[in-house]
Amino acid sequence: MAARHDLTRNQTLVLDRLTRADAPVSAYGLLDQLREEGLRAPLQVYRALDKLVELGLAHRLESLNAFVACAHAHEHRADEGHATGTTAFAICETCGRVDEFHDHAVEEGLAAWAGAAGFTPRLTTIELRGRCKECQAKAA
Amino acid sequence: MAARHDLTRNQTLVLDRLTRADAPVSAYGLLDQLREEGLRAPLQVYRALDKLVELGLAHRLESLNAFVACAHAHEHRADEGHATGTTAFAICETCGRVDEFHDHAVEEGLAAWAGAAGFTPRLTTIELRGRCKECQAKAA
DNA sequence: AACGAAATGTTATTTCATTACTCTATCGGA
DNA sequence: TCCGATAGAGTAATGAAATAACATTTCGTT
Repeated sequence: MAARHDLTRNQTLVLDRLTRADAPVSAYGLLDQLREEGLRAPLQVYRALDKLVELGLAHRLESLNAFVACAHAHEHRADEGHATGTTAFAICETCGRVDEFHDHAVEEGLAAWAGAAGFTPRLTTIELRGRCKECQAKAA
Repeated sequence: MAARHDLTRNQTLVLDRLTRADAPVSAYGLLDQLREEGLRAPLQVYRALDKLVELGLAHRLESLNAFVACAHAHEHRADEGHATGTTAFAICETCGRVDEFHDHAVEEGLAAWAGAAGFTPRLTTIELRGRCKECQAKAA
């Protein structure tokens, strides 16, 4: 199973940029940053992103059409299965920062609803957009 | 406060199409359907959609970049404030149908997390993509 | 060396969304 | 009645996000 050390060049470049960023970055934003490294086409970035998301090293934020590095990437290892459960995101619309979290009650609630409805989830998106604690304080 | 009967022509056209559709429709999909009614530009559709979403008569599905009519639109009245709480969506990737639901446990869970983190949500997106009961049965 | 799988690179195209500008109708004051 | 604010409408152009199609390269395995 692929671990961080056997990412390809493009995948590494993309992940590095995501990791350094302190806010979500769009595929085209990444491309712009990586032109100096020789990348030219959107597809090069999208392919790397697909792989990173598949490996659980990055997440796609559907409500922004942008990507972030997984906050728990350090937990990933070659010898373990990855990312437990559903990940939720709190996105600050003021400073851009994203907080990644898991909430048992939320997961249970959704699982219970799905069970009752006979719905089999494949992929779950939970995104809160609003204002983080710090920005809230500053705005007051 | 605006109620259904004072929607404008464009808003009515768009809402009608959304209501008749049995799956989410993109803005451009709506535009194609409405060319015969005289609409020509994306903006005409996007403006109508913005208003309908603002009124709670339609929802945007972030993970599909598409729109659906609100399943509870009949509950909307001129004299009442609208749509309580957070709406979640279960989207069948096989047949396209969307099931709109509210779950108290999920809302509570998110509210509790937000409270603890000091995060103030403005807009919450919850979308499950997977397979509905019927499609599950057929596929078996 | 030969093979196959995965990743790459490039061009073109499609799909989704917004900016900028103009025009018109309506409605509530002054 | 006139004024001006607001909201909706129409058009053109552009920007941003994502994919299709096709040719080539890299690299571990047999």
